[in-house]
Amino acid sequence: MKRNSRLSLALHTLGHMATDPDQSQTSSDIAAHAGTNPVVVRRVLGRLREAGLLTSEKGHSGGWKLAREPQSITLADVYLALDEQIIAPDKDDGDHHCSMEHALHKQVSRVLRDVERNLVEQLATTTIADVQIAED
Amino acid sequence: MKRNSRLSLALHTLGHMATDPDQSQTSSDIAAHAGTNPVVVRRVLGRLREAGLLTSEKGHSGGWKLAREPQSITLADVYLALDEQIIAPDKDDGDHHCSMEHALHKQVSRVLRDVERNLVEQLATTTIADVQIAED
DNA sequence: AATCATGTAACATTTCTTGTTGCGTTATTC
DNA sequence: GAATAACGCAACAAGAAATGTTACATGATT
Repeated sequence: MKRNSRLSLALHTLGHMATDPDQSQTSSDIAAHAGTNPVVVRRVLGRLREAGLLTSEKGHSGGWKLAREPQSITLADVYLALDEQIIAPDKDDGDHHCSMEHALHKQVSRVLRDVERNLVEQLATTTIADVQIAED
Repeated sequence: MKRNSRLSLALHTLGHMATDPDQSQTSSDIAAHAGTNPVVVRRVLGRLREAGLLTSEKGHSGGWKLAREPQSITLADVYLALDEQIIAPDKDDGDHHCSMEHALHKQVSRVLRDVERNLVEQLATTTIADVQIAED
């Protein structure tokens, strides 16, 4: 796999589950579908569980299931659960030579934060259920 | 420096230039301000030049300048010039076990492309001139 | 008790970004 | 026209981050 695969893996898995919400899937099954490793799957889905999007059961006939209705899980939920922070970092190290540099830095940071916030707002308008089935 | 620094470096540099569009700056100056290496600066700014946002002059008293008015350079121009593609990759390797997998993949790709497109549209609403001076 | 699944830690591998050095080219300055 | 100062570019080094892998503990079901 390659870059930015967490979001992709999460969306594929959730989309798959949305088509059959009562069936639980093991991390091995999911990994096989996604062409990756069960441990990697558990790492990513673990975050979604912490965010209350999935549940997991141990033991025989255990596995992963949606914790809520597909329609109530937005892409923003997923994005935030994965703590992606794609745009915004740009932290200030405070080591500025001129005061204008500092002011500029604040301005750039503000703009990037705005962009990030807008991105999340847009992500919130689409749910897992919308990803579910393609009729393209 | 850290991750995702290209966009940050580009915005800082362009914002700086926007305050004094006629003054040209060397990659060494810029690198010193940004706390990085002149070659790194040239790599990043080279892309902006290819996109027609900057010009560069060799030789004595050469350096970098804006190629256009600050008001005409949007964040989308910068983002696209850097070829960031933050959201969208998710290329299809065609190795799907079931046909539903393929359909799902297309759907996920479509959604991510939409998100990316919206991001660019939003970036287009802000210009370098808007980043120029902070009065916060 | 045996089996099957998650949870987690530790480590290896791979990939990506950034940093660095070196040298060629071009333009200016003296 | 020689020295200087800038970019252009390639090659390589270093570092960080993501992903892959192995191993084992824990818990639940059969």
